[in-house]
Amino acid sequence: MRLTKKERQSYLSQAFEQDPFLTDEEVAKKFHVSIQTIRLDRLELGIPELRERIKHMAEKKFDHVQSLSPNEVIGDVIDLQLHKSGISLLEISAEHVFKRNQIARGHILFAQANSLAIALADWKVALTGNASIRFVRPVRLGEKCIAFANVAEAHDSRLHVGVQTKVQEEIVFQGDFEVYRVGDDRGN
Amino acid sequence: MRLTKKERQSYLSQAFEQDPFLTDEEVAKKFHVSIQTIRLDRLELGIPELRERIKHMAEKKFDHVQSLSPNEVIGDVIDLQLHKSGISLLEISAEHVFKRNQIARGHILFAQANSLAIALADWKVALTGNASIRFVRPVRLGEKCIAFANVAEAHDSRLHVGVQTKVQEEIVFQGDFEVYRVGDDRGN
DNA sequence: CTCATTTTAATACCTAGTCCTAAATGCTAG
DNA sequence: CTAGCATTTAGGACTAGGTATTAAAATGAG
Repeated sequence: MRLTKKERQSYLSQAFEQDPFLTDEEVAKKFHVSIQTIRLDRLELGIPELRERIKHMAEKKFDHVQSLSPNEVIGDVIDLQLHKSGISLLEISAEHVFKRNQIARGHILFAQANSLAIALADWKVALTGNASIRFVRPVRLGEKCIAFANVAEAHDSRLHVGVQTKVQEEIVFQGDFEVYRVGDDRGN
Repeated sequence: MRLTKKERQSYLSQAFEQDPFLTDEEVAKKFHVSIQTIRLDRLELGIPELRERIKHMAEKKFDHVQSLSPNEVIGDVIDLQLHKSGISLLEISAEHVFKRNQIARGHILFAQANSLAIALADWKVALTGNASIRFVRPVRLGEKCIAFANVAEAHDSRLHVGVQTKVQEEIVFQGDFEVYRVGDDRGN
C-alpha cells in the first residue's frame, strides 16, 4: 500500500509549509493520488488554496513595506540648518535590535547618523564617501537616540560632518562623515 | 471630457503602485472607463495582472523571510569560516536605493559589511566598536554586491575584520571593523 | 467630412480552484 | 463471502480574474 491517509496528510502539511507555491496538481503527482484526494485533504487540514496562500503572504509583506518603510531617512530630522548642523531623533524599536540581547544593531545607529549627514548637504545628489565611526556603548531597545551633526569643513562639493549620538546626555556613537556632491546641480 | 489617455495611464501606474491588490474591474469603475480600456493600459504600461503582481510580492517576501529575515542579517552569507573569512551577497533592490537617483544608500552597504563582520565572530554577543569605511563608488539598483570579509587580527575578545565589497570585480566599498565580545560566553 | 486614435464590446480560452453528486475501491467484522 | 464503512476517484457545473483576438463604435484633429 502507499501511505495511509494520516501519513499523507502529515507530509502534506509539511510540503505546503515548505513551499506554499505548490498547486494541487503538483502535490497529487508527488503523492501518486488524484487531485481530488489532495483537495479533500486540504479541506480537512484547513489549508487554503494556492491563490489564497499567496495572497496572504503578499498582504503580510505589504504591511511591512508600508509600516517599516526602511526608506528615505532613518530617524526623524527635527532640526536642520543646511551646511551647518542638524538633529535627528530615533527611538530604538523591536525591528532595530538583535532578538537575542535587545541591543541595537550597529548599522541602525550608522544609518541614522548617515542619513542626517546627507540631509545636511543642500545638494540634489549627495553621497557618503569616507566615514570613520565609533560605537561607544551599546544601545538598548526603547532608548531614544539623539544624533547631533555639525559641519566641520565645507567645500563646494564636499562636506565634513561630525555626528554625535547621545542617549540622555551620554554619548553612544560618534562618527565623521565625508559627504560629496555628484554632478553640478546646486540648490536642492 | 474625462481624462486623456496619458493622464489616466499616469494615475493608473500610481494607483497600482499604491495598492497592488486592485482588480481591473475596480480600477475601471474608479476611472469611469471600461474594463477593456484598463487592460489595454496595463498592457501598454507593462503592468502584470493582479495574480502575477501578488505572486511576485509573495515570492519576494518568501525569499526575504527565508534568507534576510529583514532583521538579523542584511545580505545572504554564502560562505563563512569563523574567525577567518566570509562572503555575503546582496542584490540592490528598490527598497535599498534613493528614489531620485536609484543609488544605494550608504548604510545598506554598511549594513551588509557590518552584518558579515559580526557573523564572523563566534560569540554569543558580538558588537561593532570602531569602524572606518570608504564608499569607493556609488552602487545602483540591480547591482549585485559581494562582500568579502577577512579577519586581520584576532584576539580573544576582539576581532579586526577587513571587508571589501565588489560589483563585478570592481571595488565599491571598503571597511575596517573592530568587533568585540560582550560578556564571558565562549563558543556560540 | 474623413481618418486615425481611442474606447468599448464580444467571444473563446486559461488556471486553479470550489461545490456537489456519484461511483469505484479497500478493508474489516460477522 | 459479503454487508458496511471509510477512502479515493471521477465528472460536471461554476467561479474570479484574467489573456488574446477580432470587430465595431465613439471621439478628436486637421
